[in-house]
Amino acid sequence: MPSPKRDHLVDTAAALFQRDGFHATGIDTILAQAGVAKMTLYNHFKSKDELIVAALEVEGARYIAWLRARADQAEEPGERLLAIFDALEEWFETEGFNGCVFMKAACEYGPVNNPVHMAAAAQKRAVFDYMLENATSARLRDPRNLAQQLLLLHEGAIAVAHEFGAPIAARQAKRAAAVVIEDAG
Amino acid sequence: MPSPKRDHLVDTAAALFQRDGFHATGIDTILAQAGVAKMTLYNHFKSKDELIVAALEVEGARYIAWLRARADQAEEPGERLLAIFDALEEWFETEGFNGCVFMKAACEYGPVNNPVHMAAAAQKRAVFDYMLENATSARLRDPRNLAQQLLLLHEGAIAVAHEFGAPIAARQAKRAAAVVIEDAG
DNA sequence: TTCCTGATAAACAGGTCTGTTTACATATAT
DNA sequence: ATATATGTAAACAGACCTGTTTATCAGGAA
Repeated sequence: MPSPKRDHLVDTAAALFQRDGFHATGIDTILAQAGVAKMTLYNHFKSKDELIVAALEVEGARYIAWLRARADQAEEPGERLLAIFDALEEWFETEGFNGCVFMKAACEYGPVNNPVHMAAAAQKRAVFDYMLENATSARLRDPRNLAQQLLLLHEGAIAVAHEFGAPIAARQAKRAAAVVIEDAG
Repeated sequence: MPSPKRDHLVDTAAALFQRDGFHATGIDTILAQAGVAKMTLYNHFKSKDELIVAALEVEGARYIAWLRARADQAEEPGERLLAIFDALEEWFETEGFNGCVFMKAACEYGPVNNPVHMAAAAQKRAVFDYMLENATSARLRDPRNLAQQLLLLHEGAIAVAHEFGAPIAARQAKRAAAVVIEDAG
């Protein structure tokens, strides 16, 4: 059932999970921050894990929309593939960049059949789909393989940028992406 | 102070952190598994976080030693750079592969100035150093930049392999690595 | 012997966590 | 006006968490 309280709860949860991680963020903290009663949470969700999944779905949609908005400014699909990494750089440069909530979810909920892990993987698959879409439009060789390699660079850039606090990882990923795209041209 | 009990405790902790993550692994679980008394832990370490750092250091040394052992089988430094990704594939294929404990550490302890995060980053830097070493020996153009790009592929392969349960990520990373190495040749 | 070190066992303290229960409030739609 | 749905407040249960305290034990060295 949709509800403004529910939406606000999910948004607040997504922000706190993003910042502090999942195990480290207690329900009471989320409720206090959102200004929502505990029973409201448990009326809308069976458990904390269900709230986490909902937060990942909302945040996943938001990320993809943001990525498309940035990358689609480029006209040519080949250019869009590169523009993805410009968007990443912008993200890494933002004050308080703290890593990727989906990667954190996959890490904290290791088993691949865990619902939280699967929700995180679904978001990464959406990124892959966007890459495949453009690799195909650009009529590049073996677009599936290319998209997979670009996804590796996407994930690698996020991981390295966070591990070392090094936003420059985005630029290096872009350079590597240019090379593998050229190789498929 | 070194001690067999201490070593066993650290080894046990490393294995459990690797499997279940850090917040999800309680001290009591580690102690029960190791067959060690709680006071022994707190005689050797001030806190759980200190144990985590020690476990990451030990596991980090083990990973680098394993990686070198695999990759150094290749004669040419250029071949070694590629052999890294064969080693990754071997790792991803092992039963019960569950992601990278250092990536998990960086994710669970987000702030880059957190001691646990820093211990994880130190291990990644050691991987970078090994790549730089070989990129330099191979007399490739801009070895520093190349090593950073290879590290991106290394991290990306680990992330994707875990997120999707897809060991094939190693092969794709190797192909991308071959292209960027060729480009620097 | 006596002393010291390292380890053990078990209880305990004080927090925090998820999730439940219960009683009450508000608003809308029939 | 009244039933239904939605939300609130606060206490509670029960588990789990890190870390401390206390008493005890075994072995080697002075």
